[in-house]
Amino acid sequence: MSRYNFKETETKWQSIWEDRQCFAVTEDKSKPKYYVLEMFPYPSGRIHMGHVRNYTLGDVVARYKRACGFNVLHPMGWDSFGLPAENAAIENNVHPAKWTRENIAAMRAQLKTMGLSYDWAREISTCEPDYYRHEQKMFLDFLKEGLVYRKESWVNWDPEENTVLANEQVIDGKGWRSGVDVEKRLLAQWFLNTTAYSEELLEDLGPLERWPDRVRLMQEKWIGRSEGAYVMFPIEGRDEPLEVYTTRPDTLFGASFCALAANHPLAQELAQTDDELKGFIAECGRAGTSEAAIETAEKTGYDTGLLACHPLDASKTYPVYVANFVLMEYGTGAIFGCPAHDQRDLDFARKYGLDVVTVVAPDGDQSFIIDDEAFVGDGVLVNSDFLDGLGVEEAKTKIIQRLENADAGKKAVNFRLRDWGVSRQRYWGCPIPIIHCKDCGIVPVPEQDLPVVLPDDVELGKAGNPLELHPTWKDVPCPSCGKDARRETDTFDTFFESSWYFARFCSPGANSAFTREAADYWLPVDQYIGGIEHAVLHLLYSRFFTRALKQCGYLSLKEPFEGLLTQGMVCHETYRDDTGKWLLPEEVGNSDRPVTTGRSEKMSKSKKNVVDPESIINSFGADTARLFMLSDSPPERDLEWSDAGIEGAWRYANRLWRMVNEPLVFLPDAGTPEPTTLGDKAAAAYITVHKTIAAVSGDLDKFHFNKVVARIRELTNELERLDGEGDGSGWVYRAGMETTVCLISPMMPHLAEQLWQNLGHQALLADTPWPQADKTLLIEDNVTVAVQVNGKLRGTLDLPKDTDNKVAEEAGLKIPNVIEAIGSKSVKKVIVVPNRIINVVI
RNA sequence: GCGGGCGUGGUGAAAUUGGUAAACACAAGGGACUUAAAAUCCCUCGGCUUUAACAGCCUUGCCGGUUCAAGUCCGGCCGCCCGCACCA
Repeated sequence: MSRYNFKETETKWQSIWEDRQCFAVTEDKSKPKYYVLEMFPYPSGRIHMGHVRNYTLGDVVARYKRACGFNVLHPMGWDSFGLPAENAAIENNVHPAKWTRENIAAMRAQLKTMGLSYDWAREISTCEPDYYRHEQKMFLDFLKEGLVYRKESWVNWDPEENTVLANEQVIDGKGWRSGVDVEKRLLAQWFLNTTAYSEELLEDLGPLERWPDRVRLMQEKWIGRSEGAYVMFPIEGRDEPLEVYTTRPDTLFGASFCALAANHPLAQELAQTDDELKGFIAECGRAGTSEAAIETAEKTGYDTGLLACHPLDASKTYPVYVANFVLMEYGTGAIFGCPAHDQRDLDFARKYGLDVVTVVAPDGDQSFIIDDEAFVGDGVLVNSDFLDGLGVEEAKTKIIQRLENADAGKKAVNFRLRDWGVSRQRYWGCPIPIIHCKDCGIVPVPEQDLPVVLPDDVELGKAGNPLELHPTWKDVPCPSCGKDARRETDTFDTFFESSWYFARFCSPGANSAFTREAADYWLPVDQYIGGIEHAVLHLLYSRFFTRALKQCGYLSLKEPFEGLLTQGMVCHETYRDDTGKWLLPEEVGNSDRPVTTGRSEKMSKSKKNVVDPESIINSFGADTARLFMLSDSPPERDLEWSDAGIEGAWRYANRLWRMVNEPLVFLPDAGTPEPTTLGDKAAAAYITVHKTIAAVSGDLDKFHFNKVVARIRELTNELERLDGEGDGSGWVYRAGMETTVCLISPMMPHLAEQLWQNLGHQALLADTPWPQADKTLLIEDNVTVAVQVNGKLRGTLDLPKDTDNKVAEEAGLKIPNVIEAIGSKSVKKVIVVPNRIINVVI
């Protein structure tokens, strides 16, 4: 009994595919195109299991579509700007560029051992000027189109390091390195006008039929279209009224306070003369700028002493608070609180002893009282003057009318979506191509001066923005007046690079961002595959970016990704010893201390619950690793790593190897004609072969890879049971094994290629068309019908397909078990679902 | 906190989308082969009842509802996961 030598086989076929340029593609108009793309990796240094899963999924799709006759574009590149390179630079005293490029080289070598069908000639790396120069031009074109503007916004400021911190770098309100309290600070930054496309980004989710519903729903909620009203509350002793946005103008008579965001201009102004308020606002800044931090903090407020008047009844006044849960970015940064009908407002009112006035009651019940739960349901207006007796929707319409007549408000559609702040005070990113001149103001870098190249000689780890600290880089003459001017020292958010890379892959060597011809041929991406964690931000930015490029004449499409598959995470149990130290899975057996096993979580370096793909590929081969990634869990669900599972996949690889090379039945030569008659078992197996082709093809189309593997295993189980002689078993076995090898090839390409050769084929399996099921063999003559009594299974019937309902019913009623279950009761009715079920109701 | 998702045997899961729950695997137990081990092959494998069965009852996180029929649809709860705009 021999064993499959994966080491030799895998390197052999990898080099043959490469030598023959099997996966290099050009725009061939004679074939249908198919663009399959996996989310490109950040070059962290080594591939992890999440990558292996992602790229295996993509490779199965690419190889399958290729076999089906598509001209398949399947590229790979590197999302190579980002924070980790700067952290590595500080910790290990290595230049970010060197660190990044070395990581890319190491990861490329690792990916190549996986046998992925990439067109490597199209490889791109976003940190190279040849890539980022194009997005500098795009930015300038966006600027011309009015899609870019500059405004002040709040950042996390580390006063010790003199730097802006990412949300990730703020831990419990403190800087992750300095440990000092983080402050909020206003900074002038560049913004992309994503909200110009709010309505379109929302509406165009509908036609994205090959996107998961949950992703479309998340994007819909993120964009957050709401209909409501702007309402003006006059403030006693001030000329300017306070403008608030509300989605519940109908509850205006239930207002009991107004609240401002801590960074609302009015709050800022009051703080100038109110030290206590200043302290409160500073306290609000402690938690950091992330929405999660703001919303989970305990709700607190500060009474400014101002009084706001009801817009339609100046005799009613409400205290004006500054509150930590009001967001400046949403609406106007100010709200009116109606405690009876908003839980957050109710909690706030109870805490500060404010009125709770019910203005919407179920069925208009006057005695309806709010306790500690706000009533947010539909009902009838009460205690609301001219709105009394109206339903919520009618009341909204009516009050908006009154507000508009009184010039105290207006109907409004509002979006939760905010404009995209793209400025980052970091070194390892794409320089923003702008020059600041004292006289001319903001001056774009002239096109002929692009790219603005990142300087190599920077000092990292010093307090401040590295490009600003560079002694000479920022000093340039103004392109407009020639006087001394200063470069923009911020760089782009790294989402900028990943918002258009899919287009660059169409023509990666082009002098422009991409050639129109290549983009028109290849785009949109037919199937995009990546982690669910990108469901909102990356995908939304890319959708916006594509529209912006279209507006600037770069492209003629709006949606970049026609199909989307979001994969789950790869998880593993966690282990720690009695000192609390995390242990690697392989350290568990050798630990001198008692080890406790924690629940399974996403593989992460910090918890050490990782399995290194390289060691798996070295021990079992890429095909085994790939098979395991696809076998048990459906792609969108989390995958539990198990050593036993990988062993099982390895045993199956060897089983296939033996089934071809050491068959237990006589294997006729390739091309032997079909015998005129087949024995029963052989004939049944032959039908299974064709059913499997049909089922596997259908499941591949739907990305049900775990089911694909199960179907193929069922086929091989049946083929292994063929043992007859002279009944055509050998011929069926050969047909079955050839089919099996073809069907498994997208998943285990090296082994399949080798077995294909061993079965006597000259041509590469990679160039062999996908097998087609013989439809005449798929037709079922008989069906098994379940017979139930009152919904409980009492027996089954084998009937000819499409048996008449009456005939089926009579047959069902004759089953002894059915008769017994009916007993002395009378049959009320019988439900017959043809070819499925007979249910006797008694 | 808000938004979205998920929950089925010891484990990963399948169930033609409302119609025979547990396919295919993993683990476990038993057996064959072997001097022995590995590998391989065969059998058993959701729970309970019964001497036994091609017998009955129960079972898809929990509670309730709709239906001839619910893992699937609806309502409420519990648990876990992802995202929350400067991680990528």
